[in-house]
Amino acid sequence: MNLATKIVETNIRCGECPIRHRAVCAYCEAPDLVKLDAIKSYRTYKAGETITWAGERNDMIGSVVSGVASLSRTLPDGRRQMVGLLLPSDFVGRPGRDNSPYDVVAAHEVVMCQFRKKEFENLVKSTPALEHRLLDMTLDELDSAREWMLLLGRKTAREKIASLLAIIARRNAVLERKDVVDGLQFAVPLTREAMADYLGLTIETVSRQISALKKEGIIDLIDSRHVRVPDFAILLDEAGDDSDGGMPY
Amino acid sequence: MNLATKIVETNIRCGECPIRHRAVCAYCEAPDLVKLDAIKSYRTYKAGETITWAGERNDMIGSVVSGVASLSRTLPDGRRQMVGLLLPSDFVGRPGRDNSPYDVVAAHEVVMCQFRKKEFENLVKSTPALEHRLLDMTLDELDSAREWMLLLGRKTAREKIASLLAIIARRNAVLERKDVVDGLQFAVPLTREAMADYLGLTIETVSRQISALKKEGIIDLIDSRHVRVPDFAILLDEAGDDSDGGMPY
DNA sequence: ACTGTTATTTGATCTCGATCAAGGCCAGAA
DNA sequence: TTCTGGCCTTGATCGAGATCAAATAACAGT
Repeated sequence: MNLATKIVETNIRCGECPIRHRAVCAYCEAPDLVKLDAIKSYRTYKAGETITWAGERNDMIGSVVSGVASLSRTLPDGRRQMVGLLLPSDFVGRPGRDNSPYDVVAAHEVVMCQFRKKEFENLVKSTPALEHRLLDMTLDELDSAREWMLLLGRKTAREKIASLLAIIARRNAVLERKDVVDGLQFAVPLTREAMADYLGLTIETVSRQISALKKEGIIDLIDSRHVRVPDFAILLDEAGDDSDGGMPY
Repeated sequence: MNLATKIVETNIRCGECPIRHRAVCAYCEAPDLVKLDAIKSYRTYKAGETITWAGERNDMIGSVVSGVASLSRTLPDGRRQMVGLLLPSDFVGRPGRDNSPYDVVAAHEVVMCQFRKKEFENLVKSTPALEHRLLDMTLDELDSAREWMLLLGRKTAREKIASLLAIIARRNAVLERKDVVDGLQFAVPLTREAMADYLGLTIETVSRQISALKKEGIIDLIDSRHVRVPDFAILLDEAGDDSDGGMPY
């Protein structure tokens, strides 16, 4: 059984959490699940609300149930770089660390399932399988971060936009249990500013490149937040690589 | 006892490995160390030699004992981005994954301490503390990758160079158990090309920015691979942030 | 020392994306 | 409806870094 299968199966079994709650659900099978259930709680954050400030002590750990959040770092003079995009099923938190150097901000209304870190870590101590799962998820995140380094360091603006759209399309399809088919329409749950911060560009360049892709018929813009892709192969080609592999986001 | 202390202490106790052999030495204390010792082997790679090809099946796991290696990704058209710099003590490998999407190349002659992955993973299964340690190291790598995303996405060429020099200086100092003091001289174990691949620049820009820093007296160039920094505060200022925290590389 | 090779520096020019600036579009409030 | 403020788009211009080109330095093998 490969990993993807495992996630889906375990998600299906997790009755209480709405959907795709990887960090937890992957261990629905674990004997200590009952304890995990006992210490979890849900919390909703409004769009734009900061979930965690960089440097601030943070004693929650959890995962995204619905909505979109971003993880970002800021230079003293205000330049910002998003370093992670948190979509439903993504784990949030740093087991074993007291604070985070990242701002976590809700890009859309976000529902998080949270645990008090202390209790979660106690549970981890007594559940080796849970730690194994955390390691596996962290390795996925590391792969994503490195894929993103390639994008930031070496791709053109056009390729960056195409890559981002491809990633969002793929993630959306997984969440809705559809295939990524030609003609699929999906929401881009980010403002132009958030896209710029993610891609290491300015909002003007983001806007111009999206316009260009539209003019060339590579994407249809339903409105500024909804895209339809007539032919995914072409979009992937514009992304500059065949990186279908390995990316959880 | 904090983590840094622990690493040093355990390194000291690890008699057989030359130095700073984190992945192993952090568990010199573990009851199964004997088994770990039994399955490890050393191997030397010449400068320029490829240790692992991207995509290739790889059944070794280990850590760098001496030398420098790089982890990089390449686009189909040849554009390359380094996504990790592996210095002595760094762990190399992807527990639980069969292949790696990265090229691992020796930048200088590298000595690696290696384990057959299968045996290593069996050991991990029976040693929860080892898995805990792996998680901790992976989280460090993730922080490094994200720090690097900020550099790639938002820093100027000059800031990138200054950041890289600061990172190398800091790592060098740690390895030699010195403080990072003004006037410290150190080797830059990378060609201009490797620096360019790491920073998302061209070799010409790297060379020009280094020349500029030299002309302005921010660094002294002993030769193209050896640098002296008269005043670290100034160099760090040029790096654009006060990121002394959190970066293992 | 000589020779061929590769790494580095420096110069000249070009280009992509940033910056500066203006205008359009849409939702919510008065 | 009109006003207002937040996004988004588009245009004009600028500049940091890429690209093209050549000279110099380091270095290994003979």
